[in-house]
Amino acid sequence: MSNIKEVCRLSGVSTATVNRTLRHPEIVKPQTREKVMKAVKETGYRPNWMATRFKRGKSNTIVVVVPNLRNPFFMQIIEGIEHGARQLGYNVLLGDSAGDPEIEHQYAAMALNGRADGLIQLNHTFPFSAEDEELGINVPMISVCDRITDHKFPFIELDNFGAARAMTQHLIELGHTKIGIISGQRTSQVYLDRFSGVIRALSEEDILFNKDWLVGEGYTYETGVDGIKQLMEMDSQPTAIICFSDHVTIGAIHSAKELGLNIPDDISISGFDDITVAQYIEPPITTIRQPAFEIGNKAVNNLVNIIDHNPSPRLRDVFPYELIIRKSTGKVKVN
Amino acid sequence: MSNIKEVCRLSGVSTATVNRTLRHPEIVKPQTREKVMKAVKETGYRPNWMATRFKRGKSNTIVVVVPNLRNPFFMQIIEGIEHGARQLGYNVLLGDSAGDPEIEHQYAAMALNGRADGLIQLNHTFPFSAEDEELGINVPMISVCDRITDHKFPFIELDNFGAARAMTQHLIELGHTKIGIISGQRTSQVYLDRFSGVIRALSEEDILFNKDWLVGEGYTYETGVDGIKQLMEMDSQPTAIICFSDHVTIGAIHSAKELGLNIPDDISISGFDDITVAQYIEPPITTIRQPAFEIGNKAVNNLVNIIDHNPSPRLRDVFPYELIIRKSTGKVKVN
DNA sequence: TTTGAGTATGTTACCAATATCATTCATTCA
DNA sequence: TGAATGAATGATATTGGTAACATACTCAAA
Repeated sequence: MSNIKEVCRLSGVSTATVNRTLRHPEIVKPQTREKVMKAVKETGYRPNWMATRFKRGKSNTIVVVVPNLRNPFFMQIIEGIEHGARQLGYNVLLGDSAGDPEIEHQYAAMALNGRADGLIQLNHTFPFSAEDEELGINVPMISVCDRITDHKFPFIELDNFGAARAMTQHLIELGHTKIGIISGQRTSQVYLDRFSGVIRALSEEDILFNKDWLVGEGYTYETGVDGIKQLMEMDSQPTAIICFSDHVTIGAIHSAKELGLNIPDDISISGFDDITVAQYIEPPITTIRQPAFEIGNKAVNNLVNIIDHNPSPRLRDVFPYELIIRKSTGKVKVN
Repeated sequence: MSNIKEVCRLSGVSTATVNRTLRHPEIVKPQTREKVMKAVKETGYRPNWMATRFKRGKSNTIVVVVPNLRNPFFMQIIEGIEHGARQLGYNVLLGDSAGDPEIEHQYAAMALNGRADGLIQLNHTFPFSAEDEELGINVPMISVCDRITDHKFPFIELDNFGAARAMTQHLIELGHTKIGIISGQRTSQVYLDRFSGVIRALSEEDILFNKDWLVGEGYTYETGVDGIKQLMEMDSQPTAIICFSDHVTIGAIHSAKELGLNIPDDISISGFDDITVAQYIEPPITTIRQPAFEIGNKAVNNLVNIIDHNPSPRLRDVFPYELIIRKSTGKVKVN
């Protein structure tokens, strides 16, 4: 590997001039510039990235931690992050936490020793202990698709309350009053917001929510499969089910069909996220579209803004939802 | 940010001793060790990652470039990569090429200036021009789910030929002789291998392949949707269709249903990859299971092996396939 | 001719950690 | 008592690029 001195030797100028030629070519005399560029070409010189970053004291790298890489909704957010990062001159370090707080912590710590400049966490379970909180204070970080109410981390998310309310209103309009939920992790704020949205919509129409119809605690296909089984074993059953992720919905639809149920005639099932496959499922899924790419893009932009200008104040970004009505929800069956 | 000198000041020892205490504690006198550790704790000192890597001349970072983050098959491979990398003390830089050779090139170049130690490319379209070939020579790199026959890059892939042959044999056993293909990118070796596998299986039974029934050129849902439309507009139509990815299959099944076709009674449609959702589709998809996680894991291990021990010779790893028979393929319709 | 402004380039300290080499000190044995 | 051994620690050069500062040079105006 050739270094800057090699180029100096060949072109007969100082390191400063070589450096200037590459970083600020406009202030170097054209003749000199040519000489240097020729030497650069001959040696195949590329400034050592580590040395440069080390000297500048900045890594131009951000860490992104996700609980699950196989969920295209998360990955679409990450597409937005990667795309934005590239435009801003940053690289993305990817961490798969598998929901393990230990791994989340490990990745978060990378922003403490100069390995990375900042951190984006997607849907984290990270309990944020006292030690962790130091992280949030010392490390530029943004929480996506979740928020930590007790702490002061900036976050970006959907208007989950509004979305859940709109979905519930849609079901109520179809005549449903017996509405169940197959939920995501109950510890998250996202869950609370969505749950509140459902409750609000119901109470606005003086409908009581049956607590037995709140089941599930995840975002996988299996969550949906198990959720339906659980609900359909009950004596009194809901006629419509809101799932908190399309993956859950897909599992739920599959499971309901296996039980011989017709969707939406026997039961309406709705989703969240509007991942691409939602429209190819039979029946196509009624769901809440989240502007995933834009959410990711906004996340990097906010993060880099914090990194560069340090405007640490509570940053809150809420994106609008879009209700996508397809065929998995329909009028309630009249017995 | 506290540095090593801060720790020196507090503990009254030299930088060498602080460094030794952290890197080789066993050769430091216990008393001294304690003193130093106390100072480390007080200052919250963490060795600067950039400085360390810069001095050691190694980044412990690998770049992974994918054409599409929303395909869970790729992401499962990346799970395997990330998992393996973490165990080996490496970090993963994620690049979304979106199939753009320019971006692929950009990411690949990161391994030339010390930004990263090596490169894993998934399903790349990278044409590997003369300049690019220099990359392959100078950069430890592994090609996954594809291979460049004309060049000397190590690769890891499925036994695509065998898998396609097995799938075709399965269809022949069901009585199909009119077999179509909705293909992936025709430029890739993966395509050639799979295509050859189909042709082989057919010729073994003296069945001729109708070239008109080779359509499509991608791995998306839309590829499948369009593929079915194209095939079903023909005068003579296949009774079974092999898709080269489950995403394509999902699109194809959806499209076929919209045309009023019953699967598998009217037409059999099979896939490749066995992504999780394949079993939740109606009908569940007959497909080829690829050990994606293991493929990814093997990829990092091989790559790190090359990085550390430089055994550059042609490294070829082929994984076994598994034919998963579900409900999207069935006996040919007798008219 | 001198002065000053402006342009072009060189010298060098610095970033933080690391590793080599040198040094100090205690212990042991002749 | 002195030498030898070995353990523990310190001083310092090194890594490659960067940027502040210094210097040299050109040209025009005084």
